[in-house]
Amino acid sequence: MGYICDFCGDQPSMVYCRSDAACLCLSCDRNVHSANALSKRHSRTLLCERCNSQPAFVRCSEEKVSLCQNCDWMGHDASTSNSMHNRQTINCYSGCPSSGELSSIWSFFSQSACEEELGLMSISENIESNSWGPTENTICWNSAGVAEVNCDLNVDMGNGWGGTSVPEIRSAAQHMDQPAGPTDTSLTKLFYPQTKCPGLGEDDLYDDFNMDEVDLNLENYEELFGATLNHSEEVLENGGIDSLFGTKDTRAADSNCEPPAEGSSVGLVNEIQPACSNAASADSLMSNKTDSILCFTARHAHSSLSFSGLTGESNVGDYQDCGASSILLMGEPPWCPPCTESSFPSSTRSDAVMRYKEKKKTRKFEKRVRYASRKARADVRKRVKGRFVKAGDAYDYDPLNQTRSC
DNA sequence: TGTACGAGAGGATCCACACCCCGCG
DNA sequence: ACCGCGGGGTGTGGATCCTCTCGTA
Repeated sequence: MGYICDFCGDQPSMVYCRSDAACLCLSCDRNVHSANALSKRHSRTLLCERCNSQPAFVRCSEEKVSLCQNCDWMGHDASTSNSMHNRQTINCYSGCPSSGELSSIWSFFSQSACEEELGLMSISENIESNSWGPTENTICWNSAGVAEVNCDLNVDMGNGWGGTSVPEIRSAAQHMDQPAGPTDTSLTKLFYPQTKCPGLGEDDLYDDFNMDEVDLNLENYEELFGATLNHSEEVLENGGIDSLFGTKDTRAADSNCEPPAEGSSVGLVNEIQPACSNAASADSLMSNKTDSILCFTARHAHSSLSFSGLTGESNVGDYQDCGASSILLMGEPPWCPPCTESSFPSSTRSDAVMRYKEKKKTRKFEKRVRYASRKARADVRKRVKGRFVKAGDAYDYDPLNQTRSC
């Protein structure tokens, strides 16, 4: 990875795709990620302009550079004058956004620059990928807090899980009384968690929101929320799963969760930075549940400060690279109808807990199979007590026949 | 209240070998 | 610069073992 696009090897790389672990120019990014529905789901972000190897997560207004967590931490150390630099979080995106949408996602990113980059695409590519043309693009905020462009699942929205459809489109910023990522109202089809992403049916909503994802990052949610409860007398009744639901109690609990030192949000960023930085790269974050928990905690604390209104700089996309669902940073998750604590029936809550536990029980940890051919071989390989045996040796388990030779 | 024990959950490990990757000629 | 070859390392799933947590006596 480096300065040149990993795909074309020609143009300078601009964005980083974690799923592909690749640095791509905008043209190739668009090209590669329009290939199929799965690739469209890859979340990408700008490439750190300092190390050119890690996804950027903040934009330094003073230096006009995009920085990854490590470079930001190194360059804006609290001990230096740079620590006061005004920094803006960089949002991830998925799908195939147009130049205008990219500039909306990244306000500092001029549309002309995007167009210039995207203009490198061939005409045929443009035709081929016409489906994600600007007129059809939609942007959804998925569970990872990623701006998801052009959700092309044409499934009836149906009734959202656990609530009614929200008739109006509210921005996260409105909801949180603070800037929250791309709040450009020019995006006429901008969907936030409070709203339903078109194409998500009940199950889709439930599954796609993905309790699993939350759980992947919050391996022991009871412990986590238990700790929250210990810190907050206000959430004695509803702290646990309600924290997950992100009702106002969450904020009350959040504000009590590892209260950061008073100061600007930048200071707080620095305060919490070690949690993320120590987790090394974002990739390691993604693969390290423990680190993700740390990172989530940091983000959670950060969001609590945002709610307190101490700063208007931070937004929902903060630290989204850490992998924890930013829904937890939002006031309300997409599946939760707007309601107050008191109006949230305890039975519904317990039902939610039950569903969560049930799903957790049946969940398989997502394991990415890198080589299908190897999996295919492993699937048919004979075993003895679960261990592979040499070809021709006696076996006690044959996946093909479900038989035992001895 | 503190201790001991059992049950259950979940992570780590092992195995063979096709194949990926990289260095070398 | 390109191609082919060879060798080392990797990844794959099920069973089992081990550790840890939780509930109960």
